[in-house]
Amino acid sequence: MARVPARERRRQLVDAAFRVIGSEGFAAATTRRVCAEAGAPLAAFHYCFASKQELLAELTAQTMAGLVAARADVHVSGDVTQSLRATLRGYWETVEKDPNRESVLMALTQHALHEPELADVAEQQYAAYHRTARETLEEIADACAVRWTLPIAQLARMLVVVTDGVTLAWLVDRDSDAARAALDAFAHQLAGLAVAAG
Amino acid sequence: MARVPARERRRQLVDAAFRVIGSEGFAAATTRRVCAEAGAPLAAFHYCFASKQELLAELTAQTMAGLVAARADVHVSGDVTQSLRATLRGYWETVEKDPNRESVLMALTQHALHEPELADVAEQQYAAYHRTARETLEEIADACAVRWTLPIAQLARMLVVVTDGVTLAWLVDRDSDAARAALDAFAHQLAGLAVAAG
DNA sequence: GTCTATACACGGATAGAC
DNA sequence: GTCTATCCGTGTATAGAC
Repeated sequence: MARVPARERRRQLVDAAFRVIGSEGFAAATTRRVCAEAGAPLAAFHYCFASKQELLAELTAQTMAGLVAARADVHVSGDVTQSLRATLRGYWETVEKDPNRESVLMALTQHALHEPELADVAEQQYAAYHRTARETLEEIADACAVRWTLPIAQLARMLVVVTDGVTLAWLVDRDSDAARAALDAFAHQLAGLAVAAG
Repeated sequence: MARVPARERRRQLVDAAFRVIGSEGFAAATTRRVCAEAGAPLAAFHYCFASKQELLAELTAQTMAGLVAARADVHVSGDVTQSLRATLRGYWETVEKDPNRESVLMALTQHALHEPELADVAEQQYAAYHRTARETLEEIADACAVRWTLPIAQLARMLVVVTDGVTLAWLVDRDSDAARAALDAFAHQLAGLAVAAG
């Protein structure tokens, strides 16, 4: 085995864990399996991480960051409906481009719900989603000169609910057309909650 | 240990697995842990089930049946908005009454996505949700003398997306008020897709 | 500082006693 | 027909060689 600096090993192991969970599920992500995927010796694992949980926490943070970035990418174009639609479609492209990111995050979230050590990681994850959704809605309202007729926090949650719900359904049946149709419909629906700014 | 007939043991074990997964997560549901929870000797497990997967399949089917029943409970009352709202609220009451049902199903679904043996169980689960949602929408349209302005399949998916999304968000932050507010808002939104029947 | 070899507990599953 | 005792693979983690 090539001797590799620990800093680089950490990265390799996190990436490997991502691939294993994405393709074979959470249960398959044992230390042995992850090391094999990374091309690293088994002992490298506990040399780089104090425990398996430490790797999972880092993986969660990193994967979540990617998702938040994707959801923060606002596409403003013309009116509110168009902007919401373009933004949701932009997000959806990132999902189809790398479906594993969603799959892995669902698995990690599910796991975190029952691990006190990781529970706050999951909550921070959701707080970040809501913050991002809120900013997206504010940005669109600003650009289109409208205001929202429901509390922004409530709308933000609706946006998160829709993206998560559509993603979850898609992970099960992989019906991309249905997913896009649902997103478009919701974009149209949400746009109905905006009125010209006074 | 009391000598118990196999038929009854099966039931006990499935119930025990449900409780263990609900309170401690999927990973905690080992054969030993489940047997302990059920007050059964270890060997009872493989006497009643050919494998752990067989128990998981039965647990999935059973838990899913409970959820489908809850979602199939339509509350018609006055206009479309009220009916949708009452139906979603009725569903939500069952969630809050037994949160573990949702938690367990999410875990099982997640697991099934990477187990070929159980994959079709997950798909059937979702197919059942869509069928139920469709029937709910048809029933409401019928009772309120309206028709839907989007394909019923698309609306059914939207209903599933909303219920799943709201549930998932709630499992993470347990914000019941936000969940109800989101459901009410979506009920109102969806009602806007109905017009008087011609 | 990094890897080879090993410890030890726990997982699912079973053989055979009652 | 039901349970006790055990098998053997795999899991995380580590001790010690290089």
